[in-house]
Amino acid sequence: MDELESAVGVSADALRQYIEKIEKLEEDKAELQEHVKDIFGAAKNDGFDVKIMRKIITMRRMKKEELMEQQELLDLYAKALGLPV
Amino acid sequence: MDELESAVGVSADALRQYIEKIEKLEEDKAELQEHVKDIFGAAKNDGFDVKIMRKIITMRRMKKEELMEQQELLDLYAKALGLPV
Amino acid sequence: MDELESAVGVSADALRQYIEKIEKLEEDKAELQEHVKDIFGAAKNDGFDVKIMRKIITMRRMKKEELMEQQELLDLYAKALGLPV
Amino acid sequence: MDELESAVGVSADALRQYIEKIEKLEEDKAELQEHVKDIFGAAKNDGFDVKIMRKIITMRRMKKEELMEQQELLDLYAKALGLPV
DNA sequence: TCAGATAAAATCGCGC
DNA sequence: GCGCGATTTTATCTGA
Repeated sequence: MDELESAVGVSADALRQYIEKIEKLEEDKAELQEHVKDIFGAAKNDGFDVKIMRKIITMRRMKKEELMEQQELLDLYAKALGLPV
Repeated sequence: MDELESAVGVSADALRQYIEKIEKLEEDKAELQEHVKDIFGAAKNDGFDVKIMRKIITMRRMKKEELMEQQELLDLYAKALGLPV
Repeated sequence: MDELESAVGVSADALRQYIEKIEKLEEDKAELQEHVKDIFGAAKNDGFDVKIMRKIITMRRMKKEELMEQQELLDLYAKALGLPV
Repeated sequence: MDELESAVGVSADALRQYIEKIEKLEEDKAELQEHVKDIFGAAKNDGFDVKIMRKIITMRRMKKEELMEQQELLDLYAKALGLPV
């Protein structure tokens, strides 16, 4: 194999590895999502309203994000004022 | 605590547990997604075209899904014909 | 009517027109969907299995999409290599 | 071609026709959807907020459905009372 | 940083 | 009425 082919081979191999890693992670994500679905199903069986549960989760996430943003803002101010964080 | 309150408490507790489990899984998913992003970044640093990589991944996924659909269709045919699956 | 009101009026009118156009299109879509439903009903009356029909349609659409994806990928490769498309 | 094959052929042909009709309608729906997208794009270019427009359209549709339900209810009452509709 | 594309989540509708 | 599929809406990400 000449140098060019070798280089291409290496390159293709590196690409393949990147792609396979990503595909593996996507599979893992899909598994977790399955699990989420299962839990919603179990909750539904217990009589809970899935739609409402989703609303609650969304609200909690937004609240959390808000808090994080506030904290970042505070940190920014503190830094600008030369205060210890 | 009277019976009603107790019942509500139990119910609320069960709901909380479902929600916390789901939130945990969502966090795990977000972590995996971060990892995916990192890998794309590394690949890009190695000179690969992210857009092309995404397209390749999409195509591979679609091919896989198509095979699964074919299998499901065959199963439906078999079932419709009363054949053992 | 002063200039502001006039401007708002124009704006509101433009918005209304956009919305009405979209609503009209949505109605048309709903009609087509009704028609689709009717055809499935007729096919069922002729003894065909609706579930299988849906699966066939899904598979055919996926095949088509896969071909399109392949073409797009080739275009991306060509572009990356500086080839005329 | 013997009778069975002939019958199957006819059946397959009928199926194909049903499926092609449906696929045609789905394409038409997709076209309309494209048009909807274009209109949203134009509205956006005019400075309107697409997300809000969607909310408005949803609200109007719900209102319309409510009115229709009310009307149906009134018709039902009238019928139950032997009143002319 | 914004538009445009892509992917994910939520909602809706249908057949069983 | 439930599960599955399709559709629609929301969020993320990339390239200009």
